[in-house]
Amino acid sequence: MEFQVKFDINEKIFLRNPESSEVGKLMVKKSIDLIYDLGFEQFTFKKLALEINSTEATIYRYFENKHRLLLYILNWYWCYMEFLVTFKLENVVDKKERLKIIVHLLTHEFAESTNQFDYNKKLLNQIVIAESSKVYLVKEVTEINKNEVFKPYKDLCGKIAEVISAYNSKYKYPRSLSTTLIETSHHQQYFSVNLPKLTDVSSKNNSEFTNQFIEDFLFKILD
Amino acid sequence: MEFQVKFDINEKIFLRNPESSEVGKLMVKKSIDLIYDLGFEQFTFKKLALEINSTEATIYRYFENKHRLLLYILNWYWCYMEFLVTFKLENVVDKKERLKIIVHLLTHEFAESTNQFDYNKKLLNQIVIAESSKVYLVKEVTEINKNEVFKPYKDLCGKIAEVISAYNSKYKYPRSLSTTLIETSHHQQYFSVNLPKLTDVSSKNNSEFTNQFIEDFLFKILD
DNA sequence: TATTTATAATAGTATTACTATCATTAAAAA
DNA sequence: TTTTTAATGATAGTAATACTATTATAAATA
Repeated sequence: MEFQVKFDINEKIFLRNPESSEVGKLMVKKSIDLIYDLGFEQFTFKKLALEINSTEATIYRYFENKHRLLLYILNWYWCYMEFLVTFKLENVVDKKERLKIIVHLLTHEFAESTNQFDYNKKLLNQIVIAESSKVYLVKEVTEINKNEVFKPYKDLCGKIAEVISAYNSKYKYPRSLSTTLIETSHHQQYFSVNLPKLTDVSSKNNSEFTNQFIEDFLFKILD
Repeated sequence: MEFQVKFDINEKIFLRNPESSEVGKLMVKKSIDLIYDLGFEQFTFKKLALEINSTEATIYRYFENKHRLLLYILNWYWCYMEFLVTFKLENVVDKKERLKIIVHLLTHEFAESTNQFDYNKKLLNQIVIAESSKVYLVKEVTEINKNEVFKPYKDLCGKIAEVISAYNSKYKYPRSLSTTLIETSHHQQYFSVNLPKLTDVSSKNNSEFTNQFIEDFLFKILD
């Protein structure tokens, strides 16, 4: 069984809903490939337009700028991640097991879907690791936060915080720990590949390393 | 007693050593003010040139681009931080106390120096929190890492890792924990001010909050 | 005094990050 | 079926960015 999930992305993020047209869908899908290939700094609407055989003007009708497009992609990711967490935790009663599942989700690549219209989840994952902080580490953060564009991140954080609190109700910082889990899993994955001396990774499987590091530290904190 | 510290910054980072001339020193000092004011994305050499009554061309003789200038500033910061850690740990024998001093340093603003030629440490601190990840979260990271431009960060990480290992020699991930301390202190400070719902901060003093969160989590991991 | 070196002043280019206009086409409404 | 509308593509244009190059001048050094 294959299935696709759709999310209602906050309308403040786009000028026109990319889900409402073929070019729109294509530009989001291709932007994931292109941001992965070029990095966010080198990524431009001109290059994306070329890639989808369209024009800059068309893309500008959907997104105010490339920062908004990245925000759109990340909103989709955060929604997807919350969905995945909910899905994978279904019927799992053991509270420790629930946390382990979350850590595994945060530290491993997504399964690639066979559906050609789906986003490439492997690349999406890499974009989240390398580029996600660039959407909030900007001067205008307070201004753009007013439109609730970070709600899916906060919701994901809230959901993980609940599982943390269910495991140990006395722990005082469930939300901070939750964001730390998320951000640290990105950092450690990035560092273990690109700047390994900043980690304790030993050669091989860095997803597995990150998983172990985070699981170890999570249960030491909560037990 | 007032004193100034100088560091030998890796020569691969600049084209001409900004320490070797007055304009050079001025451009680094002013760039800290300007990056703080505008954010790294809006910061340009043109604006900096205007600020120091010089020209773009002059700045380009010192730094290849603004990314390199940021890297220079962060190298200075990492060196300074390692110096501060060394200085503050001098004669402190108690291993727990040594870790507490490090966490305090990572989570609190620097004292502002009265010397007008010094960098503004308060702003520098804010730049490190909001902009530092932008120097390594780039496509060319492997290429630029070859010139050892991240050595001061790795050294700082190594120094903290030593203190961690001295406290608990059995802990398996001293380096990863060390980078996690550093990066998490940035995140939590940034989030507690700008996106507080991603944390457990309660109104007031966010430096104190971050300090408590990190200290709590550090000793739960190591004890 | 001659020579080197750094800087300021100036000019110029390619690219980026947009905005605006208009003709064409496809879809929706009348 | 015709009319209206909405979206797109094609094209043009602008201000700002991220540079590179040239030259005159001033300061430092030999």
